[in-house]
Amino acid sequence: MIDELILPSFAKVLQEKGWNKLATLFFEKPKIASHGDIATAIAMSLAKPLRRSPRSIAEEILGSLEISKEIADSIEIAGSGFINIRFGAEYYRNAIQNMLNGLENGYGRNTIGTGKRVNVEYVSANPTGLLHAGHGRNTCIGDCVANLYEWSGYDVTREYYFNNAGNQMTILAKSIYARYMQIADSNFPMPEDGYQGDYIREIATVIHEKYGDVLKELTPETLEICRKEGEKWCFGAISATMQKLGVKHDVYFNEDSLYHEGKIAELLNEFREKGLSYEKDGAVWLKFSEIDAALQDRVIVKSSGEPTYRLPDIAYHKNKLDRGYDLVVDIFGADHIAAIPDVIAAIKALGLQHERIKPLIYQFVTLTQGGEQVKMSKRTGKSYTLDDLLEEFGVDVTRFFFVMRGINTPLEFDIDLAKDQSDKNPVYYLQYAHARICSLFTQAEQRSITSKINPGMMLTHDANHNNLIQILSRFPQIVQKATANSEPQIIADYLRETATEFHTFYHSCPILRSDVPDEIRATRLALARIAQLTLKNGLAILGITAPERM
RNA sequence: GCACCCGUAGCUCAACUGGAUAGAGCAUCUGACUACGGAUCAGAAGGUUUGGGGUUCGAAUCCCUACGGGUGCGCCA
Repeated sequence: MIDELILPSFAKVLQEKGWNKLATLFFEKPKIASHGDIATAIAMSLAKPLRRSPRSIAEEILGSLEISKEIADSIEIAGSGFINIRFGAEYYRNAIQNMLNGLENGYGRNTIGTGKRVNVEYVSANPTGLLHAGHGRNTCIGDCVANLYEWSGYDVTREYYFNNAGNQMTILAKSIYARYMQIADSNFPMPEDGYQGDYIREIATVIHEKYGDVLKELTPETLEICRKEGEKWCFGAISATMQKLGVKHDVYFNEDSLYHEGKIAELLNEFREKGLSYEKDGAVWLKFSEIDAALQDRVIVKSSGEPTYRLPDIAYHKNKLDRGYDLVVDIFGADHIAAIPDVIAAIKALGLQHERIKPLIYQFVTLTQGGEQVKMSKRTGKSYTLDDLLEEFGVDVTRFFFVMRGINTPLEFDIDLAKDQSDKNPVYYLQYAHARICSLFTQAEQRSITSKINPGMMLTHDANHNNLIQILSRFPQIVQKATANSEPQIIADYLRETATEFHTFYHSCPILRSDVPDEIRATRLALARIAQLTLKNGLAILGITAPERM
C-alpha cells in the first residue's frame, strides 16, 4: 500500500488529470521497493492508454506532487519510469504513532469482513480411521484460514462435515467383524479392501470385552454393532487428536440429517421439476453436460436406490448457502479436485449463488527422513499418523510445518528438520525472537529502568530503526493479503522477516545500556513492544504459542 | 487418451498476480561475545527460472510446443 500520508497527494494529482480509473488500478497493487522505500510503476501502466512515454508521465506526476520534505525525503524517477519514494523522519514518527494507537485492539486486525459471515469447513475426515499427515495439513490450513477471517472481522463458523453413511462405513464394519472373529479363529479371512490398520484390532478387542462371543453370527445387527462401535472409537480418536492441536469446531454437520430432514428428497424433486435429471439404466442421472459443456452427466441415485456421494454433497452446499453465509469455504485435498466442478455446476443450475463457494485445494504431503520418502497409508497402518507427528514434534512445530508452504505446493515434511531442536528449525527462530523481547522487558523492570513508552518523548529519528518500523507497520496489510489469498504461508514468511529485522535491530541498537539517551530508549522500547505483539499475534493466527522463555 | 496442479540456487521454498539487478532458509566458506538471551548477528559464494518458439516498452508469471513429475477421470467417497 502506498502509505496514507502519501496516497492523498498522488490521488489528487491523478484526479486532477482525469486518470481516476487507472489510478484505482494502481493503488490496488503497489510495490515494496528495492530502490527507495516504496515505488510505483503507475507511469508505465498509464503509458499505453495515454499513448505517451512512461517517463514523461512520471515527470508530469512528479511536477504536480506536493509532499512535504519531512514525509518523503526524496522522490525520484528511475529507469524507464519508476517513481521511487524515500520516506522521511516525519513519516517514521507517524508510523510508530499509528502502531502504538493500534496496539490495544489487537495489532494486525482489520475490518474488511465486518458484517459478513463465513463458513470454513475443514478436517471432515470420515470416522473410519485415524488422522494421518494429509489430514494434518487440512486441519492446520483450515484452522489458520478460519483465524485469518476472524482477524479480518468476519463472523466465522468452523464446521466439520461428518459422513457416517455410505460404503466406507460398511467396509469398516466388515473389517472389525473379521478382526473380532480372528480373536477365536486366526484364519478367519479379512474382507477385500478391508482396513488393515492395527486400530481395527483394538476396536475388535473393545467389542469382545463388551459383548463376549455372542456376536459370532454374522447378522445385520452384528454388523450394525461393529459399525457403531467403530464409528465411536474412530471419532473419539479424531476428536482427541484435534483437541491436542487446539482445534475446535462450532458445528458438526451430520450427513444423516440431510436424509432425516428430507433435504435429499427435496433436492431430487427440484432437479426433476427443473428438468435437470433423467432416468437411465434404472439410475437417476444429472445433466451436468447441459450446465457446463466441460462436464459429463453423472449418476446421482444408483439403480439400487442409494444416492452417490454427489447428491448429499450438493445438498450440503445448498444447505450452507441457505444458512445465509456470504462465503462458504471448503478445504480439500488435491484428490477431491474432480468433485468440485460438479457441485458448483449443480448449485449454479439451482439458481443459487455459486460464486460464494470458495474451494481451497492443497497439494499432498510427503514425509521425508534422511532425504528418503517415508511411505504412509491409512490402509496399511504402518505409518505416521498425525498423533505420531504431534507426539514426536509437538504442536507448535507440527502446525508450523503444515502451513509454512503455499497450499498449492506439495509439502515435504522433513522429519529430521522437525526433530531438530536447534537454530535450523524455523519455528524456534520465531519463538526465540519473542522470548528475547519478553526477557528484555523483564530486565528493564529488574533494573528499574524508568523510561516509559511515551510517544511524546520519541522525537529523535534514527535510521537504524527504519527497516524494523517499515516491516512492523506492514502487518495489518499482510493479514489482509493472507486472508484475501487464503494463504497462511504469507503470515509464516512475514514472521520470519519480522524476527530477522528485530534481531538485526537488537544487535545494532542498545536499549537498556546506561548511556542511551532517554528519548532513544523510549523509541526503542516502543518498537520492541510493537514487535513483541506483532510476533505474538502472527503466531496466534498460525495457532502457535509465543513463549516468554525457552 | 482427456482434465487439473506443477517444473525457479546443491536441497526445501518465495517472488506483492506482467515491472527494475529473480529473493529467503538449510548446506558450504569467512568473520562477531569482559554490553539487554550466540537458539543471535555481519558478510561471501551459489541462476540461461526444464528446452524451444510467440505476445510487448518489459515475461519465472500470459499463449503455443516438446520433455519431465504429481493428481484425478466409477452406479467408490
